[in-house]
Amino acid sequence: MRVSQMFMPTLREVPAEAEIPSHQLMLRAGLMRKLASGIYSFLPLGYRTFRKIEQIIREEMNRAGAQELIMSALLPAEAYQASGRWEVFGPEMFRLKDRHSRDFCLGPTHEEIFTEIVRNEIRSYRALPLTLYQIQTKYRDERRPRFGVMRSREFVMKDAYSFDRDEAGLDISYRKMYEAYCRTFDRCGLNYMVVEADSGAMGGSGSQEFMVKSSVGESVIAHCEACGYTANEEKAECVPEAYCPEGNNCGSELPLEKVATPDVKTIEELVGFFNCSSKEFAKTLIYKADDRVVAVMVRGDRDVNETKLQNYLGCVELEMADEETVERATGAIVGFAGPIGLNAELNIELIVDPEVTLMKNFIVGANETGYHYKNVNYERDFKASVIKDMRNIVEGDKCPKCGGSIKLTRGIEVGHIFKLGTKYSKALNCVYLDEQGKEVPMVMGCYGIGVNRTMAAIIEQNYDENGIIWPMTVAPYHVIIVPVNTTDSVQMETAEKMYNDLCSAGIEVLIDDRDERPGVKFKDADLIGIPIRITVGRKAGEGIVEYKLRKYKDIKELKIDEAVNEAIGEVKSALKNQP
RNA sequence: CGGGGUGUAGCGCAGCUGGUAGCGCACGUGGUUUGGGACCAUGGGGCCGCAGGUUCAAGUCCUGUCACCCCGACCA
Repeated sequence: MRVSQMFMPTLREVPAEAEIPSHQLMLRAGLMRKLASGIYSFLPLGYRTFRKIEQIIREEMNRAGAQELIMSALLPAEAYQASGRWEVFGPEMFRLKDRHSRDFCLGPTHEEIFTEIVRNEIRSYRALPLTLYQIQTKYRDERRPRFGVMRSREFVMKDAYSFDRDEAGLDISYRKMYEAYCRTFDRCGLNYMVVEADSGAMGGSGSQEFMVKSSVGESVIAHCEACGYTANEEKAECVPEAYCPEGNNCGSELPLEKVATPDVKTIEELVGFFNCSSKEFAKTLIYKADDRVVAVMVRGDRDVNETKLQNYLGCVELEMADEETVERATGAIVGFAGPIGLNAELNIELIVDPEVTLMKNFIVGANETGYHYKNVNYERDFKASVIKDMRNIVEGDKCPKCGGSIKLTRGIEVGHIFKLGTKYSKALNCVYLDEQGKEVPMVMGCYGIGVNRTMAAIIEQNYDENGIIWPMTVAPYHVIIVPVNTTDSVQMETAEKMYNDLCSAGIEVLIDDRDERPGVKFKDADLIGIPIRITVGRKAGEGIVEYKLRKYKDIKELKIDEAVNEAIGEVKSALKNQP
């Protein structure tokens, strides 16, 4: 491809709207342009990389025995109404009506549609196991699209669904997908980790996320270097920490005491008022879970993990209770909630983090405006409906597996695999007949990879101050030939010859034949991140050109044929993982 | 959805107490250049987000509205 002919609108300056490196570079390198918030057009250079990522995914899916198909993005409401997700998705789903006022949506994910087609077409155990996938555009009306393509409203996802006879079969299908994912992300040149994840509203028995380590990642990952335990923040189990401040008699329980604490509502204010650490309080938070009111207690310095809470409660909606509900539940204004004397009529479930039961003589709200209790002790003064881990893990916590020290890092979630079990097959009656002729629900798994996000993640891990540094496997072109002076016929002839030689060797080559100053060409070549650059300059007359890899600084002078062979060798060895 | 911010040329921005819009880059033309985003000359490009209002006069003041960005909440 001739750069002079190419639609490649690079930008010298950083667009004001872009915050993170991948977003800035995707705009600057002319890979994409924004159409609306969270909606982007991919331009030729960007689309080439996009398709290469898709192709890697496709090859690895096929290698794992999955079969590709494609479904519509425009879907009738009934498919989601049967599973209940027409409601569950809420405003996140783009909805529309056809001319007959029938409800449709733009598919946010396709469990129902795959389940339905398998239900309709598969009857016998002989047809199982079966894994199907598609690489298709998804639509989600995100509350807050963010960071360019990292969280967008239209995006391409590879979604795969496995159907097995039983759990053992699912384990095998799941394992195959796990391995395919590792191969896929390895081939994309990503440094990633696999974390234990919450299966959340998807239901099912297990789930893992593929996380690309990055400071701009939206997910927090807890990791133990000692034993390798890795889980995301939502899932990470917390080990209760006993805390005994000096001067607090942790051995014996002191008599319960009510203390007037006018206008002291927040933990910070309490710390000031009682002149002690936030670890000596237990906070009681009132939540609305669907139609129920529940109370959750964690130590004063901890945060409630709402994912854990929601999983325990099994509710669809979970939110902090509004002021009115808090007043009804506690009999006090917000800020004085506690475990003792909650409104009995509301039958409030009291969920207590195990850490609270280790505390002695601590402080809680008195459920009376302007008062707190001190010297509170679990069991003696109140009892939990249930004692269950309900807090967020923090840096330095004990590892739940080995007791080592937990570190927190950030990651970009590029892939997620789930063991769904029979949640959808039961709801949608997706059954097969076993050897005995008995109807059995299929055991399902689902497996997603965000293609756009993977592309952004690759950039986040592969750039420098001059631009993108594409791994060979996903680079839009392998080689860029830069004739320094287009008016020099020797340089141009040399460049053209190398261009032809490389093209006929099957290498994807750009030739920067623009009548631009060399600085401009070098800057653009660096910005768009082509892995190999061959510069044809002064020494072209002596048959010498310069050979440089984007990821390294050093430049080699080579004879023309040597440079061509070197480039071919470099490309072939980098792509040798192809099936 | 709450908080904050920004909308002026393709991109980045300036425009004060109101007087009919400017800079850099990019773009067209001519020339000189050619090893890390050249230089000279010249030219084109604007519904100042949109709608009301105040005023003799609004990019500027007031009201509303929309869009976009950031933080938070939320997220199969």
